[in-house]
Amino acid sequence: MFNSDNHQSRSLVTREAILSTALSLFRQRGLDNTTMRDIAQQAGVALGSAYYYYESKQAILQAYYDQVQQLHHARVVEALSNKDLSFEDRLKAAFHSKLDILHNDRKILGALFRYAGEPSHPLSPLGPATRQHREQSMATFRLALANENLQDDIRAVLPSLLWAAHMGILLYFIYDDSPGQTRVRKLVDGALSLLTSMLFLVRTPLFMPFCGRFASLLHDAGLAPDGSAESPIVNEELS
Amino acid sequence: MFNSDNHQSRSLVTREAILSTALSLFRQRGLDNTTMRDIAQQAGVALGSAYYYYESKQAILQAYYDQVQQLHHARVVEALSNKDLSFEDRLKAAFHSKLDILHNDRKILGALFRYAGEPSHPLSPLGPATRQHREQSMATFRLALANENLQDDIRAVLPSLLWAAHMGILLYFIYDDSPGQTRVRKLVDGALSLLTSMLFLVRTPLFMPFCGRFASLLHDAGLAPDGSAESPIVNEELS
DNA sequence: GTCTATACTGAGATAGAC
DNA sequence: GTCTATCTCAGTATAGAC
Repeated sequence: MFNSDNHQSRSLVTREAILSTALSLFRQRGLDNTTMRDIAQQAGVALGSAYYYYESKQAILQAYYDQVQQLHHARVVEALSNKDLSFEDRLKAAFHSKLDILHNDRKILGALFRYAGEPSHPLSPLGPATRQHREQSMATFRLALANENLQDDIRAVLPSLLWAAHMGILLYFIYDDSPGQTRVRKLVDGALSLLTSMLFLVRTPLFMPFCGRFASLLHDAGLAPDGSAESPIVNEELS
Repeated sequence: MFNSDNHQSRSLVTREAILSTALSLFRQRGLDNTTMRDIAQQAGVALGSAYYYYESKQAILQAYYDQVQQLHHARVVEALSNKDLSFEDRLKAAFHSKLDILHNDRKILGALFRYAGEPSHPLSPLGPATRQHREQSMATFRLALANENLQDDIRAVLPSLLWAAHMGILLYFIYDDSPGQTRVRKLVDGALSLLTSMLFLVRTPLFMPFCGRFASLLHDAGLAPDGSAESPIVNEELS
């Protein structure tokens, strides 16, 4: 807080230089063919500096993904400023804008999943250390639900489900070799069209008992959002 | 085929020794605290020999998982030999037996997901190189469906869905810190109970149109099983 | 607090001799 | 098939300049 703007901006510039250089190299040569030394050299800093700002190569990727998330949020806000969109189109905007942002970075994206199976790793995309990120991302999806006439229980559970679906879509995206990744796009459209057209079912007498069971299943599993959960599947260590 | 049994068994013994030594060390010290040098030394071979049999540390894990899959298949066959089980109980047997086998190896299991985001990696659990493994695993789940009165379209699509669900359950399992991992067990029971009690819905007039749409969604995405798919999401390179 | 230069360690993976 | 020697590279350590 007492740092002068100069100090802040000086280090921000270096930080940014390292990040953008790294991403540029990752895109050119691929992730594994880019060493931290390459990054430092190309960015015109010493190796130690690179590690001063980013504790690991993975951490650089994480920083990239933070940027993506911020950008995603902004894009969704912008898209939703059109108040004439249907619910389905709002959801589609949320999903497609993410893919738009990432469309050239499928290779880079893949590395985000590297620690998905290691709960205690600070970069595990499902672990306690990245809880904030998940919640920010869910908040972005929640924007698309606002002002929509939904039952409370559905509204409560949809952000988590959409977030999970979006992770699945990202995985599919990484594996999608169709030209221009048109296949994911179709999958997104089809799935969201199906989802929104099925939503009325939850008020149906035939269906309602299953909704309750589904909700309590999520609840007991700790997969439901805050407040309703017994405890999150992995306890948060820090606030 | 022309190798004598001695040749075959000699190298099989070494191979096995490396594998079992590695797993034992992984369980004791954890995966990252076990080096290939540790494994080689403990197994009484040189580092180069270890790499002769397993091209990487990950490959050792993959070999372990192959064993798990074989064992899983055997256990499921055994469990299903009881012809009085309900459909729900047969599915539960398929899921729980997998967790039984893996119950002490949650840490080891996590590493299987390490290349989930890298399609071209030979050990990507979703990539073309491991297609055989997925199909074997689906075949195991298919055992639980046999003799069950199901619509053809459901029967065709369930193995893929069950396989995907089982991958999700394994992920949950890795993150489940409840004592004895009772939480996954409850999740499996709840989810399969819900699933089987909902299956009748697919014959319901309200529901049927959505089934068709869902099927063609999977089909177009290349996620449907053989024959119906336009092409698999990632083309197989070899037969 | 920001950054450089340089050296060192550990470990995954490979080459090539035998 | 098996070994030893070697390579590469991520990451650490340190000592110091500003």
